[in-house]
Amino acid sequence: MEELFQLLNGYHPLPVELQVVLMNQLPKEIHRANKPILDAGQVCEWLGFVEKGLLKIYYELEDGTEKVVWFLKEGDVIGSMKSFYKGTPSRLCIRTMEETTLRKIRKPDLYHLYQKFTEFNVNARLLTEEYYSRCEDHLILQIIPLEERIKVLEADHPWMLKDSRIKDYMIADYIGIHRSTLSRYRNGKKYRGREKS
Amino acid sequence: MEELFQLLNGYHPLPVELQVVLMNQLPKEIHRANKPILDAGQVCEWLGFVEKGLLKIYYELEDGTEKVVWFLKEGDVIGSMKSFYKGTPSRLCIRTMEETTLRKIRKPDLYHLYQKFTEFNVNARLLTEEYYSRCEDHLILQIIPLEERIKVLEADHPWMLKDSRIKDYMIADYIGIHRSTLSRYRNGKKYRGREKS
DNA sequence: TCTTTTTGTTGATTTCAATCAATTCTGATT
DNA sequence: AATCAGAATTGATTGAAATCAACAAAAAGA
Repeated sequence: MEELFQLLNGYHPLPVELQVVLMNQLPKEIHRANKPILDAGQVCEWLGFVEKGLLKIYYELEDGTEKVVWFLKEGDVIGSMKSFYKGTPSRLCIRTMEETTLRKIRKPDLYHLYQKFTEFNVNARLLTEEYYSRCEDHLILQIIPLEERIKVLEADHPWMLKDSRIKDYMIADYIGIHRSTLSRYRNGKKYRGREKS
Repeated sequence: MEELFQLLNGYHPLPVELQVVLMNQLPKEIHRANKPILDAGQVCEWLGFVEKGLLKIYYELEDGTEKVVWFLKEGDVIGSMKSFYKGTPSRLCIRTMEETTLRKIRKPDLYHLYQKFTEFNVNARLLTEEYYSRCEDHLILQIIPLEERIKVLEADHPWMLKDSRIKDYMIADYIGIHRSTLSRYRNGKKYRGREKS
């Protein structure tokens, strides 16, 4: 809870009264590792603050394979955003990767807070700007050449590579390449199929 | 100008006083077609409202080729968002594609408005949510199989295909494929290289 | 510790889209 | 209408990454 207040206060001072309300409206949810939190087709009716743990947001392809779009860890805000904003069925799924502690707020509660505490919209605006920036970054990541993606990842998201919280094959997925390709590039093998004499 | 007020009012009522300020602080800028508005490396110090025209936001690769990330037309808000929010150099470029009328607001002016009119943060929050949703959509577009991308484009952005405002080769670029590939898929040719007996 | 499972590496092969190139089509301009 | 430039189509070829497959290494369980 303290971490959430810190996050929000970092953007704009939170009225004490609002802190009290949040304290009561955000019950703690603990989920075991590998638990589905949101399925494709569902409407995302909440936003979550990750107090502890690790989750992935991913897209499920027809053939059952999945494409990871985000990894989110403690300190992050999670949800299927478009679905939440627009009330449309989500095309993204959410699933824990480690045991995770969440603080969820439901849409009507949040909207009520926006109304009651106009200033809270400042926090929300800035938070949304932050996540928009991340989204733009990720879009660019998909565009740049393969080799650069790996470098950018190391530069921008070192935590993903540390402590083996995230397996290599999921990292590969995240940057849109095959596990084997990532391995080859890591080890400077590139592709040698048939070497040019 | 009327269109901008309509956009903002659609999210949350605009105080008249704020309308007056906006009226004075957003001089009209008219740019000819194919004019660079923002180059890579520059910090984006403004947000623009497109009153008329068409622009592209794109990423320039080392080899000089470009990858279009967004097409924006009348009624849209434009800028290199992360650069604007964080004050960092933009990796994206902006360029007009048709003669374009813009209403730009500079960062300090906007921030001043956020401060003076707290309620304006509601408009901004909702606007940011809208653009975040678009960004999420575009991210998903890059992930789904090729053929689906074309369908999604037709379903979600029919205007891009109408009136040949946007050439096919740029559309192809936008969905991350080659012009020839788009043509083949459109005409149901797929790839027949050497047919299996 | 030994077994089992999961993950990572790497060679061989395949595949699908990019590239190259020629041709047609379109639309603008004189 | 004739010319010309840019855009779209389409066949042939190439190529980079996916896939397949075998194995090694690491992690998890017994």
